[in-house]
Amino acid sequence: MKSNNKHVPVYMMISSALREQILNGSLSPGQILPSENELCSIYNTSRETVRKGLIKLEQENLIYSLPRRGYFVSTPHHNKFTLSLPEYLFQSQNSFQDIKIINAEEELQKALQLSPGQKVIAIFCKNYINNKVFGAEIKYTPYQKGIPSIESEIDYAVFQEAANAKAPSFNYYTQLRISAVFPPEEITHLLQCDKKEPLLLLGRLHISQSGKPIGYSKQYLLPSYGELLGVSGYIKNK
Amino acid sequence: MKSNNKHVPVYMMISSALREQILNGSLSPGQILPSENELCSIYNTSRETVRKGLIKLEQENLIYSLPRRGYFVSTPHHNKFTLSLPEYLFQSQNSFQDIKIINAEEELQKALQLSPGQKVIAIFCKNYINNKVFGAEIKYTPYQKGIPSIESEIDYAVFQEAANAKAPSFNYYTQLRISAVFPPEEITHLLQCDKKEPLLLLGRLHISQSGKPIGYSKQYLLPSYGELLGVSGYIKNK
DNA sequence: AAGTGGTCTAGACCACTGA
DNA sequence: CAGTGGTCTAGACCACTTG
Repeated sequence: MKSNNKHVPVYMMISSALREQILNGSLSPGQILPSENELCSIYNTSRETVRKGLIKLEQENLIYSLPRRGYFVSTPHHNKFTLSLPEYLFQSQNSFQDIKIINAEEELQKALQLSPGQKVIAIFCKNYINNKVFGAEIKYTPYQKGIPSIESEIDYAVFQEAANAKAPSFNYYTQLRISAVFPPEEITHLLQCDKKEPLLLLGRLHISQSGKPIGYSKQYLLPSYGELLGVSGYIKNK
Repeated sequence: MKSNNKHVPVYMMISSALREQILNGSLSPGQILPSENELCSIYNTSRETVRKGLIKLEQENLIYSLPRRGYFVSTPHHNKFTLSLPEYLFQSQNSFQDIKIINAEEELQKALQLSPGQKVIAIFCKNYINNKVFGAEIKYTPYQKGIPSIESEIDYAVFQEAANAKAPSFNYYTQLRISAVFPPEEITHLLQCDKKEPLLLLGRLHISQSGKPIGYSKQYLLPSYGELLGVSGYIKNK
C-alpha cells in the first residue's frame, strides 16, 4: 500500500488509527495490540512500515513492546509532569548585588560534594524583567584559589543566561527542587519584601555528564510572579 | 555490517558513537552531522540501519533533521524539566472531611468553564501517609443536579487514587500550577497549622481529550513534605 | 545535476514464547 | 512448532535543496 494522495505516509495512518483507539478507550491499558503480521494484512503493507507506525506510538508512551510477546497499551501515569519554567526566568536581566566567599552549610556541602573546609563563592543577584524585580538568586560555585578569577565568576553569574544562549551545552544537566519558604534575611534585604511572605524557592543543581556538581543556585520568586506551570498525560495534536 | 558478538545492534553502535561526540562536545549544537550515505560508508551498513540510529538520537532530542538538508545537533534547553510528583502524593490515604455545594469564584469558573451561576461540588480531604498528615486537598467538580449522585462523588474523591489505579485512562490530561501561599482559613482548620506558614499549592486541572474540563483540585502541602523534584537536560544511561 | 532525507518493499535470520 | 518481535539488507521512487 502506497501512501495516499494527501501525502499521508502509511505508517502515520497506522499510528493515527491505533492512537485514536487508545485515546477513545476502545483499546484499554494493558490490552494487547494486533501483531505486526496482522497489521501488515490489515493495512496491506510491509512489516517495516508497520513497525514504523508502532515505534511512533512507543515513543509517545502510548504502547510498549514485550519482545516475542506483542505490543501492549501502556498504563498512563498522571504523576509525571513536563514543567516549563516561564520565559522571564531566562530572558531576565540580572543585576549583580554582592559576592562573598563563605563556608558552605551542610546542605550546600552535600550538593556540591565539597571537600571538608572547602569554601564556596556566593554571588547575589536581583532578577528583573521589564525593570520590575521578580526575584533574587544566589549562585554558589566551589572556590578554588585563583582559578577561575572572581571577576570571571561575576561575569559568568551576571551574564549566565547570555552565556547559555551563546554556548549551550549538553555537558551538564540540572536537578530542580521546588519548595515554599519564607525568605531569609539576606533576601528580604535584596527584594525589600516582607519577611513573612511566602516565596517559591527554586533550587538548581547543575551536574556535569561526568557526575561532578558544577554549581548550585537558589532562586526566590515573589508571589506575583511565582507560579510554575506543567502538564501531564497525553496531549493530542503535538 | 552485522551486529557484533556482544549482541549490540549496529544501529545502537552508531547512535552511541554519535551521542558520545555530542555529549563531550566534539559535535556542537547547530553543527551538521555526516549524511546518511556517509554514515553508511563509515559503518559499512545499509541506510535503514543508519536511519534507525539517527532516529534514536532524534527521540532523545540530541539531534533534529531538516529534510533534504541533513541532521543537526540540537540546542539544549535547560528550562524544561520533568517533574515527578513524589509517590506519597499517590499512595496516600485520603480522609473525607466535608462536602459543600458552592458558588465558584472567578478563577474556578474560568478553569472549569462553568456556565454563569452553575455551582460546583467541593470536597475536602486530608492527606495522610503512614498516619501522618502531609497536606489537604479540595476537589471541585461541576455540579449537575442529580447526576452523578453526591455519594458517588464522595466515593470518587476519597478513593480517586484507587480508582485511577484500577481504571487508568488516556481520556484526560492534567495541567499543573505550582505556587507558594498562605493557607486559607478552611485549610488551617483541617491541617491545624499556622495561618502564617508557607505552603506549596498544587492546582490541578483535569481536561478530557475533547477539551472539556473534568475537575479541578487544590492541594496544600505542609513544608516538611512540600518539596518537588525535577530534572532537565540530557541524562546518560537512560 | 548531484545529493539529501522520507518513504516503502520483499525478502532474510535470529532468539525466544507459548500452546 | 508456529508465531512473535528485533535486526538487517539492497534495492527503489519521491520531492526537494544546493551548488
